[in-house]
Amino acid sequence: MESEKSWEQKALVSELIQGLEIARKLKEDFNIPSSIHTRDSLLQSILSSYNKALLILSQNAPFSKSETMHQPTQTSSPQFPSKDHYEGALNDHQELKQNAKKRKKMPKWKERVRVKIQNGVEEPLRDDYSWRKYGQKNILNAKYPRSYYRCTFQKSKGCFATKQVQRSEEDPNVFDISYRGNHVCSQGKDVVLSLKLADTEEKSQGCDSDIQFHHAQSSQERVTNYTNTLIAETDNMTQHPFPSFECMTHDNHHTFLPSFVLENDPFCSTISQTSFFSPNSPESNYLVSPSFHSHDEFDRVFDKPCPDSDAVGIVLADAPTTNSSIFDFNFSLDAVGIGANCPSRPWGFHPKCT
DNA sequence: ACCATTTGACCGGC
DNA sequence: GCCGGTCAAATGGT
Repeated sequence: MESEKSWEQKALVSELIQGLEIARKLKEDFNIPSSIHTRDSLLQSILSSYNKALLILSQNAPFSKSETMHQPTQTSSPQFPSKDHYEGALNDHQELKQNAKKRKKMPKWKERVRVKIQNGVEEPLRDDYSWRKYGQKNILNAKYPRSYYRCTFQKSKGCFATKQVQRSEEDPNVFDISYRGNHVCSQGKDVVLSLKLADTEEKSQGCDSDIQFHHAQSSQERVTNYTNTLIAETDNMTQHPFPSFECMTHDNHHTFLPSFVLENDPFCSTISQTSFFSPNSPESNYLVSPSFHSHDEFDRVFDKPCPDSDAVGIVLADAPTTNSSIFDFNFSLDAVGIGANCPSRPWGFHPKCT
């Protein structure tokens, strides 16, 4: 019967087992002298595993047998029995219908990405996932067509993440990207840091799950979100050992935010990018990305020399700024509990409510 | 040959 | 019937 389990179920079980194993390791860890650092990284791994498990559950619940039988495009996978195995199973057309419904239920969020222009040539839009274009449409009253992409591993790994890309009419150098569904294909991810954002208020205010991000093209970080859980995933911290955030508003004011780095810790890395409300102008929404611009700022915040890096982040203000255009993000690492521990709830910033 | 993109056709929701 | 989203055959690149 094991072979009849869906890919998602297997992934779910795998995540739960992983969480369990790390929890055991953590328990053993308490018997031997080790750094709080190590323990914290183990804790983060557990949180990550359970986060992912919940994510899988939420996308596929309820886990009924019929549900797993009707997994589209996976019937050809060796993990699945052939169609003939199920007499009276849905036909292809019904499968497609099922598919469309499933897709609609997937979490959805948006990003705005500014293209880099080097030597007069636009750099292609890139993130860390492999996408395959499957369509392009001219949209009514829109200047630019909309392109449709799906995960390259849709068939091989049953990853149903999709995205739509459309050039912004206001600024042709900006692309609006709508993502739907989280990746279950685990493309190139080694490190996961989970941040549970304050959620009670947003929920009571009818906040939906949309969070907007700016994704620095050169970075290897990516952010996925599900409801109010923000998961920042970092592939290779050696490339961004000590990023800080540069924030720039529409009126070109700058400020720098520290991100949170635990050195030599493969599990607990950095908050790479997210969107914030300015405490001074809560109606504004800002998008930040990693930046290495201000070495002085870095030195001050981290009390250590800032390593060189050519990574440059761009920050877009998503909403018109008000009188106070500069953020008041003068929190210290101590204040947010950084330093000894990788924070699971380090700040009071909230995802954008739309 | 294989894989990605293009593009007209098709389908479902409104 | 219109429109957005997806499919799938045709095409192109390696």
